[in-house]
Amino acid sequence: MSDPIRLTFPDGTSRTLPVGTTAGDALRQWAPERAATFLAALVDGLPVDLSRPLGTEGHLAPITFEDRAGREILQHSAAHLVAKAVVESVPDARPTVGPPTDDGFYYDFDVRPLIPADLDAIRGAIDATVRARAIFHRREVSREDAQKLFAANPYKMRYIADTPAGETISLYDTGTFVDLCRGPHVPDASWLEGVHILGFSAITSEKAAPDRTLQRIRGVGFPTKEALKEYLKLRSEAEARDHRTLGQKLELFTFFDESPGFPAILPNGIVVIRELERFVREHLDEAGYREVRTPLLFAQSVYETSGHWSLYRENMFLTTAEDRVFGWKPMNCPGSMLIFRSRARSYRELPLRLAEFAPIHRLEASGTLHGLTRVREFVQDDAHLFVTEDQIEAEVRKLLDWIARAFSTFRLRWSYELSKRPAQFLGEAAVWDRAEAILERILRDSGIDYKVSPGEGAFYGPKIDIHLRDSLGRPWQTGTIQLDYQMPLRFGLQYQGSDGQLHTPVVVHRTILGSFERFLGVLLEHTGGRLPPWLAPVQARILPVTERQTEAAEGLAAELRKDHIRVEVASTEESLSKRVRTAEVERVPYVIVLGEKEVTADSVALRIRGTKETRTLSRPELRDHLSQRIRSREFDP
RNA sequence: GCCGCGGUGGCUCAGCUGGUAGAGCGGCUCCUUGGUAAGGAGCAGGUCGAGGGUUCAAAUCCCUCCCGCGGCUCCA
Repeated sequence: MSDPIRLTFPDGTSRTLPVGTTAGDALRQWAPERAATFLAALVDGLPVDLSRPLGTEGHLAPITFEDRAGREILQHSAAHLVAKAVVESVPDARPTVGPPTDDGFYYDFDVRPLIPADLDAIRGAIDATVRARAIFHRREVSREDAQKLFAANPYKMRYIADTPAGETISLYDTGTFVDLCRGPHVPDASWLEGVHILGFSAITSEKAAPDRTLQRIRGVGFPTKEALKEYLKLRSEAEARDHRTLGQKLELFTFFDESPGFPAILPNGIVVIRELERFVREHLDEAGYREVRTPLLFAQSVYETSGHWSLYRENMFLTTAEDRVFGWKPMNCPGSMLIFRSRARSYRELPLRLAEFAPIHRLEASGTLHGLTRVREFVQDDAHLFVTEDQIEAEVRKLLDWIARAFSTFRLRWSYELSKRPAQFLGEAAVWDRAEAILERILRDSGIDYKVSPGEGAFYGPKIDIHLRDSLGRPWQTGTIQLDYQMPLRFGLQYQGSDGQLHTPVVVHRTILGSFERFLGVLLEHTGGRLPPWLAPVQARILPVTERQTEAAEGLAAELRKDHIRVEVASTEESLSKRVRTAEVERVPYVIVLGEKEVTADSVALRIRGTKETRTLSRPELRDHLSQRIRSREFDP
């Protein structure tokens, strides 16, 4: 037995143990009752396998599935399991990389295109490995040995070559399968009972394989079958909230095969969009915006000026008339630029805020279309702010405030992303740097948590993007604030300053909700179709118990309509229960039952969406309650 | 656009080792006037995405195209 070492644990206690004790053994002695939840260890902050022998004194802490690091370790181990299964069940499969992701993992293979039958075989192989409780065994090898071992796999060879000279190269054996890996891993495959393959698809990876498509298998991993079951249940519930399904059920919108990507908004959908527009316009009026409408089509020369012709043309619908090429506008900015330029401008007019809700068209790649969240024709709550350099900051701050207030109204959770200069950009890098610095400073000063995305900016300027997630967690960009020094210059925009000189304004392109279509899609998933009363196509439905109350119901409906409440009277042809059920299925926020009792007492029985109880109210109480909830845009009925 | 998968009455789906279509919901009609998530009966409705091919025979097998779905790439 070697000399003892002293280990300190997270609770501040310490123990003296022989050198060579594994991290797992040390942690088990420290907290035996919780040992079953430990899947790896942190030694002085670095993650290691439980089987790693400890050599020096230091801090030792457990990693469990509850920790982010633990989840990643388990997902990554699950990826190894999949790779082992693929190598065993699909001929000539060469594993490339298999990292954990935010909500699971994937592993990419250079292999023939997979078919569903392959997945059955792969699942079988996974089960066998789990049942065998295969150990994840780490060993360290020399660069030469690693190269010898992976000589047939150019991808692994590249990773070996990319490993810095001084760094240890480690391998993990799982049964007979060997993978190049830094680790750590879960101790053995019994941890991977809850591994589930979600699907496979071809991917193009510029980095790994520029000349061919790889096959990606995606999955999720949980430490137990029960946890996986719970996840799959949540996932199927999320699928039921798919806005495409809800849009059809609730008759909000539809698509025609003859117009792929061009939504047709049905009467119910128009009601919602009109309310959203009203919501935005109320703010525009308060915040000093002027609304404009510019042409849908512009001649090619306009796009040459704006830069779209060289950098955005492949996304544009083009048409020819009178021997001239016209483009359907993919953005509203060129029109706003032309309006600004249409007469001489004074600094006294700035900030000039021009809003525009016009349909725009983008030729999105066919494979990317997705219900309302990715379409080829849509309307943004768009605006262009023509400002002086000094006014930028105040305007951007106001926008950030408004975004937070607007999204809170919908009880949405959102995130910020600062997108910087793309590979293809207009203007000079130095101007970009300055614009990026301004946005970054405002974000930081506002205490906003944001992610930086290099290369994701618009071709004319950097931007702050707002992202929402759909029911399956896929992110969608909605609001955006873009700082543009280029287009004003290219369009030759000028205003006369107080100094009598001509100056070029800066333009802030911005949307709040983004596009009404995408916003509606995300909102439907967020609410499961239970839109807040102010947005609901039908806000209240009156159910006369028998035909004898129909007249009274019509009278009440007429009263409510005076308060601009969208109300219907249901026919008595169906049973009351059936009509209550239908109203619930159609997500009607307020159901008002009117029977003999209520008519006699001049009252109503109100049933609120999502609840089973009813409340008896007088008619004036009902009117007040409904108008108040709706007018104040309460989220819940 | 790329890879894989799919397309059967308005909707959800069965039929698909070839023998030329079926259910539930919805719709319509009739009966029932019912107190808070489906009252009962009957009827109508489909050139099985489109075109071509194989076959005595195609929803079913093959090819092309269109549309959709999941990923990839890309963006409100």
